[in-house]
Amino acid sequence: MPGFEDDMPFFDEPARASRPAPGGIAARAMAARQGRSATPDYLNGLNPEQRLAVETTEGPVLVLAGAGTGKTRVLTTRIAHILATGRAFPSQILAVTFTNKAAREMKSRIGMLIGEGNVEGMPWLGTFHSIGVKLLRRHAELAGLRSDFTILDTDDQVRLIKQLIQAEGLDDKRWAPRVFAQMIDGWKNKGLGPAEIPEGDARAFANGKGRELYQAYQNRLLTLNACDFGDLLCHPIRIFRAHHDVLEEYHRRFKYILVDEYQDTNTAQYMWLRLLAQRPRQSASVPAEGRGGDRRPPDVSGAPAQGQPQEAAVRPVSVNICCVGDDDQSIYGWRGAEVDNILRFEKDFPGATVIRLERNYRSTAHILGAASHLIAHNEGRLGKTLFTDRPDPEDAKVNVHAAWDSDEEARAVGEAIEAYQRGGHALNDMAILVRASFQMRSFEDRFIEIGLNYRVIGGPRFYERQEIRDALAYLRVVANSGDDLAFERIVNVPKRGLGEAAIRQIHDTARALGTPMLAAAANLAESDELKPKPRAALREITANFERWQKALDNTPHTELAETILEESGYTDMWKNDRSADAPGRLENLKELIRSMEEYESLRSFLEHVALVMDAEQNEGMDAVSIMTLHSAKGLEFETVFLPGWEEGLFPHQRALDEGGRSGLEEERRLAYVGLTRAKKNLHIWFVSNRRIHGLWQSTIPSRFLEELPEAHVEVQESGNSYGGYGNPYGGSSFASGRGGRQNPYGASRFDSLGQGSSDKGGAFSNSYATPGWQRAQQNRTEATSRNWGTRSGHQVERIGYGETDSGYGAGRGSVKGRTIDGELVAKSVAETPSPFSVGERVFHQKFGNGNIAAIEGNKLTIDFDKAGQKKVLDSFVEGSRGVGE
DNA sequence: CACAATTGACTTTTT
DNA sequence: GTCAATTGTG
Repeated sequence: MPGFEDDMPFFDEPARASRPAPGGIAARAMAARQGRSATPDYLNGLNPEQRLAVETTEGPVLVLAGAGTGKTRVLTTRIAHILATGRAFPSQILAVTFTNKAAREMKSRIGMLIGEGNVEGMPWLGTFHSIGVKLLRRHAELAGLRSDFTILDTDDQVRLIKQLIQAEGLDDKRWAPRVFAQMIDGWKNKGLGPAEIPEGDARAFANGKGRELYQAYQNRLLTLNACDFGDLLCHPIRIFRAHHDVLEEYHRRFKYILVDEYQDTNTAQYMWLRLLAQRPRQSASVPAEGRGGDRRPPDVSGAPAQGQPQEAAVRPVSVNICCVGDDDQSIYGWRGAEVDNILRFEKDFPGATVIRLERNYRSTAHILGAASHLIAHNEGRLGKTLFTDRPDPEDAKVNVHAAWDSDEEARAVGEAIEAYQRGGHALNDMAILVRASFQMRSFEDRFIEIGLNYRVIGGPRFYERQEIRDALAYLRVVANSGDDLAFERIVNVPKRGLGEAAIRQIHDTARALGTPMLAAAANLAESDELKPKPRAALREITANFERWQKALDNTPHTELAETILEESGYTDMWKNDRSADAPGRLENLKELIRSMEEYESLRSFLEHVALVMDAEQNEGMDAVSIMTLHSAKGLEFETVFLPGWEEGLFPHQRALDEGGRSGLEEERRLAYVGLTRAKKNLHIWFVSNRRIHGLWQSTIPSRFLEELPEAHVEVQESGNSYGGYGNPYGGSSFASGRGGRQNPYGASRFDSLGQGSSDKGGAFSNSYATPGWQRAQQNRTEATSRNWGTRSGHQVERIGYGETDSGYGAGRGSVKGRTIDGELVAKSVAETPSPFSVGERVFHQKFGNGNIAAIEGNKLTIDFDKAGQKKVLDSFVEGSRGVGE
């Protein structure tokens, strides 16, 4: 990671005042010093507010930057400005973001502003966590760690907790490790250690042993020389508090602090920032302005130990902290973000300058109008109103569409996308933003069917995949033989005949000897405490690790990684795996090796993997993006589709149940984020029926639809422009509801469409299925329909299929029936020998060509060329002869 | 010990 | 409906 080199000296870099500063910057700094005030080109094109935000470098500044108002530009220009005017050296600037993506973006934009070549030491720019790691590596011993500590991800964390719960003799069913991991996360988000958590919280878990368990977990982490994500924030906080000399070191170092997405900070991050940004009077260092107008950075070359000349501090040092955020885009409350941090800024930092950026450069007046009107329904805002000075009468209004069910929704969106495409729009400029990821499937299915390129953003992360985590575990053990969690993960992967018993044995030995598990295993392999088989297996694997570790220093790390995966039998394991995703996994492993090339050593690679591994694939192709509203924050698209605006889904029922009013407001902010992603075209969809947890439920339109202003919205007369299927609801009822009242629409404007939406809770009303109830339901339908199912046999399927293919006018009953038919026919005709054989090439109307991977009765598992692996009934496919390849 | 059958959960997600 | 994780069986 450029700019994050750990060997970069801490304090001597800005020291050589005599050393020529990089060209452009030096020249500008010189100009600034000499009072020449020609506007530097990097300031050109900023509007007055933006310029103020850039040039108000001293003192606390809060920039309230609405969506699309040039927030990132302000941040990056501000950094460039500070550098160009010689106010600070790069290393004296700390810039914090939330995501790696944002960090990368800022880095490259700063690079562009000040010239790549000139970047001699970038600012400390990174996520809270990556900066936390950097701090912690330097001061690990103060937290009871060694500086080569490992970073556990959620998966490791959960497995560890599970062990602890079992060690306590507790039932890990009743006390789910995952739940406890979340509790710990929650505490750490608040900066609370085991001693500080509220009594109630402590009692709520593990028969009141919550606190002990938390403590045990922390102890275990120290033994393992490991940190979880929360610790990356909490340890530095604790170190800062306990060691003032360390904190002062950083006070001297960081002259300017910048924070992106301030509305998303949680309590721990807030404390972390406060510690760095607020300097107690008595320990204040020399204010730069105190040096007689000389704007050069203060000389901080003296090593900390040497000490600064302690001039009596006259006043608190101005905290040059600049936080940029938008309270209306706070959508991470559920994971500990405190909107309050931004609402409170002026109190926290007295004398703060607050700058509002309200001039929007992104969206049309209609979109802004809709978004503003919607968000105005929230209370407790700092209040901003976005405006554009480029209204265009040609702009399209925000479109609201209705669909019968999610399949029709997907179909209609698909057709709209194709229509835009025909109109010359690139797929890359379009996005579908959903509330919950399960909504993605119907779009994916549909797009595969019609051959529309799409990409899913923010799915399961690359490094979270099983094969990647396994491979990494091997590498982790090689790099650090004390990594027990990693060792345990792969001792028996691939299967080596080392089961529960053997692993417990290794555990016990490790504990008895006080060594890591790998060493214990080596020991055990030489003793006769194990049966011959596991013993041989252990001997082999420990010998392997020993050999790999020896090779670590004299083999290129990518090569070593390949060797390890080969020799351990790991790649063979997947090569022998017949399942459809095995080739993909092998491909991923190759990708992993490729990605290692960018790092100079195995160690540095592993460090980055833990924190910053996200693979963006398919970047090259033109494709529609599908993602959740959450992951869309910060992005923009020409055309945006927002499906699923129904009560219960959006706003989500659970947000309402658990968050009450504030939950609703967060959902509304999420809607606001969604609306403001669109530059030109915005289409909102809602459906009357949606399948949740396998059951069809009727739904009513989202209340957010009622909150859109009539003037900027156009309600589409149902999907009549999208193909010839019937309109299942009265299209005219859209128009009918328009009336007076405060809300320009009648309350039931969209309601009237919700055919069969009798039960008020809709899809997500509390009545919905517990797993048991649901299964009972399923059994019942199956039982009742078995009779006519056997009678009609394949006939029924074809009808069912025909309906799927040709029309959505059929009521939901038949849609339901289709599914049931699939089930029941499969069971009733199970004995009939299949006309197909494994490996045969077949054609399916919906999924195209594919090869049969497996046959069970009349159910075929087929690897489709385009659609991947699907299970279908044999009557749906035909031999692919004649259906050209 | 390995595999198949069964059970249960299931909003959002970064690091 | 789908997934993973756990339980029961060979």
